[in-house]
Amino acid sequence: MPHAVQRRPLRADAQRNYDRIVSAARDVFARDGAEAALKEIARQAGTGSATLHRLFPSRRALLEAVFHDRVEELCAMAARRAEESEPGPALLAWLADLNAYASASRGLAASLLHGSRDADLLEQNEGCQAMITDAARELLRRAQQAGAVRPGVRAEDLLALVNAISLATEQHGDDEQAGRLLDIAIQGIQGRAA
Amino acid sequence: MPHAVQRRPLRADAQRNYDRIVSAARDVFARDGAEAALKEIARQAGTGSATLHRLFPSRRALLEAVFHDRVEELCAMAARRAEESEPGPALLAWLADLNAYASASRGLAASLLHGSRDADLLEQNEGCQAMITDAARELLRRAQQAGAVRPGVRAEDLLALVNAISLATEQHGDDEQAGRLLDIAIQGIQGRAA
DNA sequence: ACCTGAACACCGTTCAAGT
DNA sequence: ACCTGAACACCGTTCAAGT
Repeated sequence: MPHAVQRRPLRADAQRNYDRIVSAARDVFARDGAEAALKEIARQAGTGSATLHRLFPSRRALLEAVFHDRVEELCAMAARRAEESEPGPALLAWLADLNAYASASRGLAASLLHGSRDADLLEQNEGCQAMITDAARELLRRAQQAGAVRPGVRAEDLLALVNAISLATEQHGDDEQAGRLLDIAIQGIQGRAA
Repeated sequence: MPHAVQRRPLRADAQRNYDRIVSAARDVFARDGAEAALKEIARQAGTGSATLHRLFPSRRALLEAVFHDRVEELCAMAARRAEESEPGPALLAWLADLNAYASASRGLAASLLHGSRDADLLEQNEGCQAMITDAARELLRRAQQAGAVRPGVRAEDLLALVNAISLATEQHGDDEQAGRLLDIAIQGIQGRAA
């Protein structure tokens, strides 16, 4: 668990608020999207808005907390794909997993998987984004070694592409198109002789 | 000019406000991005905020007005590329044009080029988006006929991809990555034997 | 016809006051 | 230690009142 976040335990009531907020955030994000009102989340959680801001210093921190479990699943899935299939197919299958997840969550996880570089968010990079990038890097390394994916492609590129596709098709709401775009991306990373 | 918008002329003072708002919007969008505050634009234009909302019923309408000239340039560029080069290279060159424009405007035009399906925006579809889609469709048709691009790819996919890449790398702010992603997309649309 | 600015219902964030 | 809700400075949008 190289990326588990070290945190001293919260006082009992703080922990209760933490859980309530994450639970409310799950619902409200699902209903209103990633730009949902934080005040609404605090309201739904029955907590003061300042409590939310203390426990989660940024919108991103809250999103990380909400999607942490699913990101772990995706990492576990990466390991399983690597065991079950040859390097090339393993990567492609996992990209499909990633895309399914991204479009199922209506692009919610997009900002997580790809991430930004806002100054105050640098420390958060040890969270979901690092986990998923590591998983992608390992699958990609094997696929490139096997010649199934052309060199020059980076793990960050793969995440950015899936992220980009789900961002762009989210507003548009066209799942078929998302499929075609992923197809194009997959064709694009494969070696000429694949 | 199949897509020119028919509008009866505005009264002199209304036209003056219209121009001032577009000019202010150009500056403020460039400074603050596509989510800039409309009230700030009205302020900068020296007009009441209600005037802005009457003249431009949606944020998108204002963006269309601001970027209309550049979109026309892109369409003209498409015609020139088609004249100057063979079908395959013409399309690829134009995609590079499109990408250069998108990243130069820091993803500002993204929502324009790709568009959404919000109910109240349907009539706007006769604007920039339709112009650019027509231009892309013609270049793509020729490239596909020449076998340079595999069938199944649609004009909307190309716009969505460039849009997606510029959206995703805008937050990230990484131009090198944008280049790699466009490369992947271009590889992805080409026929196997290209 | 067109314009204005106050009014309304919201935000995100912070801070004094409480327990 | 932790929580709360009012306070602050903003939004987008609308509407009465003006010219």
